[in-house]
Amino acid sequence: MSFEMGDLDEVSQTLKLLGDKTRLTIMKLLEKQECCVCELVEIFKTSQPSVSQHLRKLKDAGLVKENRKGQWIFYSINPNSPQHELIQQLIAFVPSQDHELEELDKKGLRISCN
Amino acid sequence: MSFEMGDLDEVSQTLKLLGDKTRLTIMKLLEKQECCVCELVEIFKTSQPSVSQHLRKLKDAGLVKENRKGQWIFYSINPNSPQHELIQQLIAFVPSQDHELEELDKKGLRISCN
DNA sequence: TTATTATATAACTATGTGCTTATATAAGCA
DNA sequence: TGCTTATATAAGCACATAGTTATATAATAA
Repeated sequence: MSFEMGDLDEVSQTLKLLGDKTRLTIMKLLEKQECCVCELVEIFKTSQPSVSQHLRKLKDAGLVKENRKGQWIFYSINPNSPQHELIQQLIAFVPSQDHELEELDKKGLRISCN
Repeated sequence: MSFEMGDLDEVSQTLKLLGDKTRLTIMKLLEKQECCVCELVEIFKTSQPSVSQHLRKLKDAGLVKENRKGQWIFYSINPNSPQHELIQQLIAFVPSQDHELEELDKKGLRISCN
């Protein structure tokens, strides 16, 4: 077998987490590159606490990790999650969300720390 | 690409449906063979209405289909669902639930219509 | 026909979820 | 030191969800 067999509870918990359109889209966005909270707030046109709460659920489940850079906190996929392979396969079914990041670029709202 | 790209809403809706342990297990059981409601009631040790309501959600989403045989109604995976490929891939991560059906056999509770 | 078995549906309830507003924490800047 | 920006957390509310009990429908058997 090419992947670890998941535990039933862990698999259903992961599906429940990604059974939310916002969180599923976040994971798809992070597939390509890390994002900070304010970028996601802009993309989802929702409140900052709402985005933070979604990110916390993903982080509590170990699906993403955070990386502070100055005043910003960047989130990225955690490749060491036991659920990583499942997630990769799932988000392969989600259409690309790159246009959202391109929109941000056009508005000059991308955050870059080098 | 070896599969149809899903619509974002349809994918998240499917994940939400299978983000429930009972429904995820039902889909895993049906992967191997059709089951009738009373078998599932026995397996999940829950009420008959509870199982019926889970099955209705799966049927409303087009993930399963029903087939009446006399007084029993057998449910099976709907291979024509647009979500079929996604479902197949994700239930591959769920451990086999065959032991549940074997238990039923031992107790003489399997329903067979020939 | 009546009784029994299998399943579905409706109404209710308890719990969970996602959002909002308000506030706290933390980093950077004047 | 304030002031601003970015993020997190807490509390409250509206709505969704999964279970329960009671009842309806449908098939079968006596």
